[in-house]
Amino acid sequence: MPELPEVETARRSAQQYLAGKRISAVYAARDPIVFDGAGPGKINSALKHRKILCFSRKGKYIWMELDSGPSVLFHFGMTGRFHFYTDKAQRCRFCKLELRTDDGQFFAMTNKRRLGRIRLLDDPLNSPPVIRLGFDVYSDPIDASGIYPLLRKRKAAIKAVLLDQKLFAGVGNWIADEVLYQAGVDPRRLACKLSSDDAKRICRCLKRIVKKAVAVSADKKRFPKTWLFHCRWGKDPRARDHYGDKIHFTQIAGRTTAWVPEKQT
DNA sequence: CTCAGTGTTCAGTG
DNA sequence: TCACTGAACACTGA
Repeated sequence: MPELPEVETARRSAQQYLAGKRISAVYAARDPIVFDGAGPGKINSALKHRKILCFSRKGKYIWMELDSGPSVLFHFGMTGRFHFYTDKAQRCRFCKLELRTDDGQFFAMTNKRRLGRIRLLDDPLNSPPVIRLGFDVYSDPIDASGIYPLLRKRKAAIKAVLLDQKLFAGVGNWIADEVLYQAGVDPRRLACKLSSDDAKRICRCLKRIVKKAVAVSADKKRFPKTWLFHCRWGKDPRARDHYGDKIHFTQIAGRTTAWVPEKQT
């Protein structure tokens, strides 16, 4: 579920379903990992009877603002999701937090692999971890004149730098690969060695890819046919891109990296 | 049974 | 202190 387009899509759904409603009941799982130490009681009393104002986002974090008390900060990890339903029987075994609103609807955050987090924070935007994030690659203006000097300072592979949330908040593994594929840049190249023209193409592709993915509500089937995205899964040694060029798989910054040497130099 | 995985953090290194 | 790397985290599904 978890790169910016999917997170933004989840935020919009939550905003649409929940803004302005009052919380009538709360279920919080006993899960000290996902709740970062907080027990169900604390979550319950912070949420019950509160009115939901809005859902905000920066990078891959979403927070729910209430009419009083702390906000609820969500991070999906690799497997977090939001669900909306009208029948309490739909609560699943991976449900971490479920809210019932005054109109009888349910909202839940699930997290299969427990790498997600839910925390109460008074001012998420101005506290860690959100305050440590760099540009939001969807909402903040990005251009090469701002990015190029930052890349010049980084000695790591450009793929690793694209994944750095302190710089490019919201970029995840497939977006980083897609950007470098479309920009024609070898993912192993050191950021400090890129030309300003490379930086321009990277910025342009990054904006275009994120904008498009959000515009189609992160629905993978609606991503353009030409994107590497459709061909990069499974590490199949015979994998080829839309145009028939061979896809190579390598490990950069500890992450599987798919790229096409034919097009990326 | 083994292992990769759309993410983040932290220990260790230089 | 900074920048960077790799392992750990947790657990499903291939």
